Amino acid sequence: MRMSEGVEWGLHCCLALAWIGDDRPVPTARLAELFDLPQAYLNKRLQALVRAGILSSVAGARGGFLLARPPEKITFLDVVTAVEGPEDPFRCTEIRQRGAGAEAPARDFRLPCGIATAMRRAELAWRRELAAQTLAHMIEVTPETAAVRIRRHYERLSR
Amino acid sequence: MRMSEGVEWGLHCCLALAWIGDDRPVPTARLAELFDLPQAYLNKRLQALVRAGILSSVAGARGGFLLARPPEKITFLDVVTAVEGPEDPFRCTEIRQRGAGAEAPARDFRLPCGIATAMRRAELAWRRELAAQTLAHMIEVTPETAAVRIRRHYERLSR
DNA sequence: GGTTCCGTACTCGGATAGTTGTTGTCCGAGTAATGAGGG
DNA sequence: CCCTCATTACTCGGACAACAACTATCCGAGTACGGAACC
Repeated sequence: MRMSEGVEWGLHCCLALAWIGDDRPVPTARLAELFDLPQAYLNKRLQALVRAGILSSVAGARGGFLLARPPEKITFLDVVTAVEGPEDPFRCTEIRQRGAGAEAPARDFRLPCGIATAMRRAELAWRRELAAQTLAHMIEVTPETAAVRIRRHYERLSR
Repeated sequence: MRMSEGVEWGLHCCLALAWIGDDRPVPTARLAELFDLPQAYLNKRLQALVRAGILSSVAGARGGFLLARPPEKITFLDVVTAVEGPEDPFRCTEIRQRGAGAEAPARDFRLPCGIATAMRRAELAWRRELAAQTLAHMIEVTPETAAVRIRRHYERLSR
């Protein structure tokens, strides 16, 4: 199980957008330079955040991306779900109903599979923690030097 | 992010081994028949559980697999880690140190990346839930009919 | 001088290849049962 | 009758392909700016 690196990119880009705090949209090229990422692929990833309503995009010259909501309203869970998709990591394929269980009466499977339930409970705890982390909270706990550095670099690139 | 289906297979097979409760090893062919799984590939997956010390294998004729520990000592986390590997789903590549952060002094990165820390916290909650679920607990909450069915089917196959 | 229009540069968005990881299959090494042969 | 030993069938374990997902790249649609031409 490996999480797509688009999650890391998305979170850092959202945080950078919050730090920059500009009304004007920030194009992909600037964001890519901030973290030395491949521009075209980053753009593709950010599209997922736009579809999820986390970012808003502006097309054309002077276009780019903006946070669609204030940082307090953007959670890690939002970003992870947007990039990775809404599906559960563990997918129950009901193998209990195959083989030995193939000819069992249907009422034996009324209750959901206990293994799937346990996995789901764990994933719920994971999601709960992710939902508790907002971008605003991240801004609080991060040293100001990082924010200043991003802003400096961004202004230098915008000149 | 998608969890390997080997996790589901491993958990169901461990549970079946616990239900069967035989001193003699159970070969892959029997386990594969219990859930209608591809035998060769299941064997490959069970090897991971052996390497992790969850199962013990017996080679040769009348060989097969056995639980290496009592069901109370086998957690979901053990199985997941054995199959999926010990790496964290989220992998921090320290992109904060690239691009804008490339020329920053090293002391700015003394503290671990806040984003990585938050992701790790969520994964810790996930692991905590997985570690709390033992095979023995799964036996308790599962209807007896399932256990009986597995045993019946296994004895019929062993004839 | 002000206004309109056109050309240009720029940016997002989706369609198109390359690479890594997961799934699936096969054959060899090793082991226990089995049956024959000899004592 | 009992013991020894070679044969046989069986099972795990790792090496070898097929497939899917992720990563990376390119080009087209659309937009705002800038400048020239005209009133």
